[in-house]
Amino acid sequence: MDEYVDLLKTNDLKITHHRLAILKYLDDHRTHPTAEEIYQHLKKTNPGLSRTTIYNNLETLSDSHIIQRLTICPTEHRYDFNIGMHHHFICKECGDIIDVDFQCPTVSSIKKHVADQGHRIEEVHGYFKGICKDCLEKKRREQSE
Amino acid sequence: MDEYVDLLKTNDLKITHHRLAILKYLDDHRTHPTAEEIYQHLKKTNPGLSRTTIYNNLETLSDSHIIQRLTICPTEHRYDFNIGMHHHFICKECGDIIDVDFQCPTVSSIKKHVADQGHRIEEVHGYFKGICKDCLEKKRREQSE
DNA sequence: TTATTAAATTGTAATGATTCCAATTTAATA
DNA sequence: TATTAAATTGGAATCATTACAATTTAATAA
Repeated sequence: MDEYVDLLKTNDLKITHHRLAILKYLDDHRTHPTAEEIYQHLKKTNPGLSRTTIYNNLETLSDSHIIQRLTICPTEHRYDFNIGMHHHFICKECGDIIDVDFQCPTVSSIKKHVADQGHRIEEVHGYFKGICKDCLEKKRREQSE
Repeated sequence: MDEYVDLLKTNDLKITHHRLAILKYLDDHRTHPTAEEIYQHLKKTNPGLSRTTIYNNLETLSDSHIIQRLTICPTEHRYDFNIGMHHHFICKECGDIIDVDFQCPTVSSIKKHVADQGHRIEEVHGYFKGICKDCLEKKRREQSE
């Protein structure tokens, strides 16, 4: 838990119960949850919790680059405790977002290309859209019935 | 204009005035417009046009892969006439989306890696977030005042 | 420990993109 | 020209997110 305290301190953010709880939840659930999922979970042990607090803090934590906001989902934002550069796969069927554990060696040269145009890069995102393994298998089972 | 007719015919979609107008607008405006921008423009020459028609057709055209929907913007969808694989740069300041003309040679091997996990890939997206050249210059000018 | 203050939290209301739906119109076909 | 499935329409509904003003609290200094 001290790890989260340090993260907040380093970024000059006040240590609040909610922030620690949000960080712990995201650290424990690497499924790229939505604000609503986080809210529903934390509300159980903290009935007075406001949805706005979740939104405020997810923004604050994202702005401080303690977590990262994924905007690859068409309907809602998703949040990731892992701020290291990594790609994602998003399933059009079930909406799951899966980490792609494959470093792209070309990124640095593309970044250089973009920077050479005069733009300042702050984030790099790569993702694939399609149908995940589980949903494909479910479909196959349904068809062979 | 026949080009657009062919696109629709090939995909077994009815040839309607609105669809042709949407395709022409997207072809002429490679700025990745929003549904609202397209609606506002086409309404000028077609007052009876409904916003829902724009939404319906953008979905239909995206589903048929005649155009592509970009979901990289946190607040709204953007649409691209260019369905060829290409990356984007999105400015956090002005919201502009700029094409990145740089083919990533690594894509095929990452795709293979993801496919080997059992997932089916249908779309590939890469984008950078940051501050564009124009906004950087504007900021510099403001600071030196 | 206590007082101070800027920041965090709260709940409600507002926003705004998108979708839903039922009625009407139209493009494609026979 | 008649038929019909698909497209269009407009208004209502949805739902994630934001705005806001009042209240509470974490951090700091006395």
